Amino acid sequence: MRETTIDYALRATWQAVARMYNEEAKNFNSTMAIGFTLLSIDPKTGTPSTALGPKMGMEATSLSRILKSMELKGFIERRPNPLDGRGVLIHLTPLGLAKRKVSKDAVLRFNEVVRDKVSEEKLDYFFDVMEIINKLISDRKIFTIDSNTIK
Amino acid sequence: MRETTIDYALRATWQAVARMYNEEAKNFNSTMAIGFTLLSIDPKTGTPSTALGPKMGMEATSLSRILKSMELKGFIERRPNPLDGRGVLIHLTPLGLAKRKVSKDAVLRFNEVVRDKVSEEKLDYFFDVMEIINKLISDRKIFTIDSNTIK
DNA sequence: AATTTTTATTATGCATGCATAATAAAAATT
DNA sequence: AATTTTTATTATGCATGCATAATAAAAATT
Repeated sequence: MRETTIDYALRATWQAVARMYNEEAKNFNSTMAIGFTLLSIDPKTGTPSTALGPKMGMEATSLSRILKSMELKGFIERRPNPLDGRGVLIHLTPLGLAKRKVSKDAVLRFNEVVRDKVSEEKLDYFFDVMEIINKLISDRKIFTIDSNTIK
Repeated sequence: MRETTIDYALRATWQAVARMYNEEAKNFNSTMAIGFTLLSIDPKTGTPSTALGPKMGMEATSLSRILKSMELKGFIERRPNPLDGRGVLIHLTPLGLAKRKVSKDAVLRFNEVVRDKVSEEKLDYFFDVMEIINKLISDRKIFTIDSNTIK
């Protein structure tokens, strides 16, 4: 028997990664969430904010606040979307572009260090398991059936 | 080339799991964080709060607030530790014990559903990768060397 | 024994992820 | 064309994870 669960391992590991990235980001007046958002913005064409949520696996409402703080820091501009009066296009400022490079370096470095220690095969399996869990949840294969009967 | 990174996959998957557990927990006047904490408390002997942080991979300061809300909800009692005047022993109330059972069921169910879809071998690899990442971070093999030179 | 250092805890502020509610614009329906 | 529904966004409140600071007790040092 293993002494840990899938969720527990995921949680602890993700928490450690997040701590690490946040510590790193602090040196650049940034945060992990901002760094990941920067990476999801196309540095050339900008990105409609509608695209960011799905791309990042986040609710649009969570993004709104992060975009606001990024705007305050001068990393992005919110421009009106000429194709949709409700929408917003997110563009990087020159400062934002520089921060994006820093974030990209950090992510590449982390991935490299891990890849150095993990065989390609193991990594494939890791990605498989991640995908399977995601799919089980988004297909609502967990909880939703029982949640009424248990209460 | 894969289109995603290790950190990204971890983040998105963990976020989905967290959303799921929180949604579930809401039915029981609880939260995911509370559920995980309940599972880390020994239902018979209680648990010194010093043990909880390391066990859960969290800072003691993060736990303090969660314990406070658990106490307000009547799930736990904080009793003085007779062996250490600074410390606190966390004991479940009868209500807390009931909530613990619910959390345990939820975790077992989730793990079962995932295990149903993932071979034992894949799962072993998954745990391996989690452990390797954790170790790399706690050994400070990432960032700390470079963080001064890059700034 | 007195002093200094370490440890356990709590309080507080910041960031962020969620949900819910409000608002404005677009799309669909009548 | 007018009305209803849907969609994109923001504001706000709650929970939670962190860091930092404060406090009290224990442990280590002098």
